[in-house]
Amino acid sequence: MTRNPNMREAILSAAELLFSTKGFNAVSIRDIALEAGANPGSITYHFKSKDGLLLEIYKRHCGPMNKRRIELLVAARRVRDVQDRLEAIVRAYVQPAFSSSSDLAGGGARFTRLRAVMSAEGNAVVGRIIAEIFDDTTNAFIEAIEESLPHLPRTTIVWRSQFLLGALYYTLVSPERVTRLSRGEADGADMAEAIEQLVASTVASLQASDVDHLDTASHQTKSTQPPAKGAAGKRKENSTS
Amino acid sequence: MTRNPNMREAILSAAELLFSTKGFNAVSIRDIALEAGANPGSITYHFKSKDGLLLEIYKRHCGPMNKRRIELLVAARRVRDVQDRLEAIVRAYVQPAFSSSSDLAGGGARFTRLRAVMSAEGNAVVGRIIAEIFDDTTNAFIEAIEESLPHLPRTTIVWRSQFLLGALYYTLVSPERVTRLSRGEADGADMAEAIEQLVASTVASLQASDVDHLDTASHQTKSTQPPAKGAAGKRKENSTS
DNA sequence: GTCTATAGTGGGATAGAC
DNA sequence: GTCTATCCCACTATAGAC
Repeated sequence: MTRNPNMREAILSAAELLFSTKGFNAVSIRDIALEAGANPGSITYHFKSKDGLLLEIYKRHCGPMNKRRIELLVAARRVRDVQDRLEAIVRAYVQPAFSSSSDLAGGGARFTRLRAVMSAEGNAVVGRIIAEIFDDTTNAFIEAIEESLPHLPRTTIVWRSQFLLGALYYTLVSPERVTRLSRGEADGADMAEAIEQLVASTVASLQASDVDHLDTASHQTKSTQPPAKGAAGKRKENSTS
Repeated sequence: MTRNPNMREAILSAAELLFSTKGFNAVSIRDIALEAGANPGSITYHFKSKDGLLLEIYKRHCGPMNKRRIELLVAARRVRDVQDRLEAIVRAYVQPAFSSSSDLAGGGARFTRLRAVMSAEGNAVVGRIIAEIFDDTTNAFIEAIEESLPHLPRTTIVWRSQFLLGALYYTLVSPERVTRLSRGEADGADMAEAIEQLVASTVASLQASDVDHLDTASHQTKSTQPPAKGAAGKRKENSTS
């Protein structure tokens, strides 16, 4: 068999592909070796263990992606008009997640899908990485949004950034759902369209006024009834049945 | 050892808990048996296989949850004011996902987290169920939103419903991220707060005007350049609230 | 209906040839 | 640096005792 001069890269690429579509535990080292055209033994040679392989994938992508995000964020903060600036900030967060600036095979979308899967599985190896590597970048974005929307409490911005990341993840995880529900009129795998839709949706979400917190203690009303028609403000409903 | 008279229930509950936090493949039948206080053999007796167990969990929850959603949706459609109606519709979709009306142990949140994990892992058993059981309910919601926002194309509603589901999933999968990024000011595990934030965010998103599609052909994935400062670009002026 | 024992398979990781 | 061969363990599922 032809020896691949850069088998290490082939293994990384194959692992990314398989992990991001099937999850970590569903994929065996043998599966990865088969996909990469390598032998199982060479994987443990290069990465010592299956966990080590996953770690290497993260190290490979996190740097370039967040670097690109910060570059775009710096440019976005210089936009004068508030609405345009907000949109540029959100786009700076979203765009590198879909298509990495680095020339690594597969771009950013595959890695972002991998992140989505790992976070869903509660992967222990990844758990430590997240807080260390991503939070700095995320905080920079939250601060930029705070500057543009000074009336909005930080907690609300955090909630909406959570929804943004969840939407981003799910769009990459289940694009076929968009295609199916739209009866073929939209293509869930069209990433350019996904970015535009997601940016527009998020900017609108961020610009909404804060939710009311009329009272923090009284959970009297039964949660099963629809909100009153005149509803001036919204109250928390008891959801713990 | 004390024989549990309803071991079947204990197994289902234990499996739900473990699958929803660690994923399907990371959890062994032995793990479930240990958690439930049962023996591995009794699991295959009751559910025939690991897949059969997962299937049974879905059968157990899907019916009640979607029934509750439709009940709330019917009530929501009767709300007069458009803004209030939209909010009631979104709440009818979200609320049962967080707290099932049925008295099954653990409520709806655990099952919804399970759904999030399974969709991320691309689980084959679940894949078939989704389209059959959930799409009917989802279509009912999309139609209700279409009625309230007749100017918005169905495709855009589908995209925004995709973002809603993703946000919903991720909030249940990674609540600690909200707590961490808000520096303890918000509690990501506070489901009542999560519902309010999610509903407010989604209603604002839905009310935003549609994204512009100035040209349908030039959606290149390559556009890694930052948006122009003046933003003559690809967006309609949209006004929220 | 639940448990014990076990069959049969496939996993991760290792040692040493090339 | 890559491949072959192999060890040992954990897993799913089964058969039959109680």
